[in-house]
Amino acid sequence: MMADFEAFFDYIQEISGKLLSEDDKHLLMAHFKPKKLRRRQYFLQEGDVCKYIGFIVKGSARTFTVDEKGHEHILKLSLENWWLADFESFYLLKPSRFNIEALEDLEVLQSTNAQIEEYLKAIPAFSAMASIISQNYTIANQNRVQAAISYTAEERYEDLVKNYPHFLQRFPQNMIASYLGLSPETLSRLKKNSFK
Amino acid sequence: MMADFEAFFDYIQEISGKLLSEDDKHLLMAHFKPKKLRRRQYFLQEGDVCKYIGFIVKGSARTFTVDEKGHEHILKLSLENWWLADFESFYLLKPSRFNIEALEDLEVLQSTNAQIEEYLKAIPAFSAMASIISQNYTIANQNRVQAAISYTAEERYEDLVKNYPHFLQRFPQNMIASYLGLSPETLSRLKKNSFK
DNA sequence: TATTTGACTTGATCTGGATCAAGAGTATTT
DNA sequence: AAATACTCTTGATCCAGATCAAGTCAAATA
Repeated sequence: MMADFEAFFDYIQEISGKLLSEDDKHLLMAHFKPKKLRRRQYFLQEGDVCKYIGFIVKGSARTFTVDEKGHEHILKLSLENWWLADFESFYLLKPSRFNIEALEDLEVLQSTNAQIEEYLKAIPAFSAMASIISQNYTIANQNRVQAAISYTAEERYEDLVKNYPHFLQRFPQNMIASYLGLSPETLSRLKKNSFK
Repeated sequence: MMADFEAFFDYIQEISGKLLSEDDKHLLMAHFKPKKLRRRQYFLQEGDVCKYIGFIVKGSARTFTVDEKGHEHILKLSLENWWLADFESFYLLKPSRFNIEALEDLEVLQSTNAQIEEYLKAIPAFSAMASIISQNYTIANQNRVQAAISYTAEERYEDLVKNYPHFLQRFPQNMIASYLGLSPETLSRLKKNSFK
């Protein structure tokens, strides 16, 4: 469990470019709770309020919706050192439209919105990290929207290969397809053709 | 010009829930520069670094890319009290892939990234506003990605009518179509059919 | 006033990617 | 080891939405 926090502390210090004091560390350990989920367990279920934000120490997860035809659509695929939450639900305390499910056995450190607010005030490295994360999020989302709107299936796949090559190792192909807004059949064919 | 700033101050105070002191206001006026653009002028051109972020006092704009076939894709439509920038370029000082063009005569208050950092440190109302804006952005982007990935053309249009009804008054239909990732013909037909 | 330009509509056709269906290979469970 | 369930592939068909083309109307410009 100590090891979990070491990775977390390293992450905060690296992203923020600031050091955590011993007091900071104790404060973080006081209110970030380790939580383990087995493969296929849910971190968040549709209809529930997303009370916790989780920092992924180990494992992977997907955030997805189910439409009225029963089709699943993956909004986000998440790995180590990513944050896990439906932010709309988390910030506004609205019931979530999303499910977040562990794709591999998952270890997270989780905390509440109220507690995060405290950390932002109390720990300079934490709030520096938060603004950088928020920037990165904004950029990544901007790119994802642009890809969705203006790229063809093939371009979206190439974009993924270029920007998130490790996704291909960690996630099954049908999940990648859904993340790209494609049927698994289309992605399969697309890969075959791109070899010529 | 004073009137511009009044609207800006009101906005900051309303969003943040905090008051601006006279000093705060003078500080803001010192480094937010009013800038006017006529219809069709560019706030940002593809290939340039987005050095300024603008707060829209009056008018409207679109953020778009041009693909290799010469087709335009609108990523964002912006109105009064919105912020205008390509954040990837603005934060990372990379040449932008986007164009930002005034759709109506446009008045913005603009500032640089370095100056914004100063404001975040110096003005509590400003930094409170920034975190709320950032939350709203994250939520809006999350929803936009989800709509792009999992909704049909018709559902995306209905979503827009529900969430941004004023867009229909302010933006021509072909711009709305592009924003939704549709051809103008498809949007036209779609509206006709939705009347029965 | 005449002319050009842009916004929108309507029709005909085309196509990228979805859907349906079947089979092969590989994990997982019993 | 057998049974069951996933994952991926390949083929055949289908369809939502794009593209191409033409025409109307209103606004901007000369």
